[in-house]
Amino acid sequence: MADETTYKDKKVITIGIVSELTGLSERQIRYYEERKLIFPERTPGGSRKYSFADVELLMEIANKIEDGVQTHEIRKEMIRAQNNLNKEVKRKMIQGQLNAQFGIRNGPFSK
Amino acid sequence: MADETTYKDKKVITIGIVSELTGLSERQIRYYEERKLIFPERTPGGSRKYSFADVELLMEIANKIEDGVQTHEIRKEMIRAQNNLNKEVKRKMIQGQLNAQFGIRNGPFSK
DNA sequence: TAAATATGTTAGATAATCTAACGCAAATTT
DNA sequence: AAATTTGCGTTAGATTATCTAACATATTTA
Repeated sequence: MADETTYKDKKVITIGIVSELTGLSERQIRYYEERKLIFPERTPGGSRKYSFADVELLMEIANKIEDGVQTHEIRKEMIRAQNNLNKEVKRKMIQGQLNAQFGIRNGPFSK
Repeated sequence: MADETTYKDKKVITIGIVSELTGLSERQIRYYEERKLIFPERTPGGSRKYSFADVELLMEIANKIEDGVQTHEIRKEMIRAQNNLNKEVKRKMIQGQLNAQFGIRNGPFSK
């Protein structure tokens, strides 16, 4: 139950297929990587490998680009979203600690 | 709701990656295709493309081969399983027809 | 024993991907 | 307004990945 690596997150798709799936050119896909919006893995030989999650992300990126949002701005949004997720996780971890220690359910300081 | 093509069934993985995922050699994977156990799609250029479902199937095949079952036998098993599925589908379709026509729920001839 | 099975290996051809660089219009910043 | 950045297209040459076909071979199976 620790390895929740589902199909969606396995990096197994080459750039040509990703291009087909997203409608983006390979140039565009590589460029978005250069702008740190996406992070494929590599084969030993150096070919890029993407996940279905990456494909979805690329389509979101494509939408924003169409709306005139710059990669730089998209990147900031993504970092913001990531930070919020991290905060969530930390909050839950602390909650878990308290639960483990004191079995607190809903005290006056919980939220 | 007619297109229930999930990630699991999308043919997007090249043979090299499939080889990695399954531990089978590319030779073996192509051979099982020759024996009609698996049916990849092709890129316009002719490269094979597999799905995660294919990967799973290949691992089952590998297990049977290890157990000394021949491809010829495995193929018969698969056809049998497929036929059973078809029978199931037909049964349900007929049931659906009857339901639509007469609203039958559970008569003396149902089962 | 003749035929079929299940691969490994090799060879040459083609397809797919890679990096790096040049160019350029449009948008943004200074 | 001038300078810079953005978001690509395109090209070139190199490397990686995949393809088919054929030969070899040990092990079953008919």
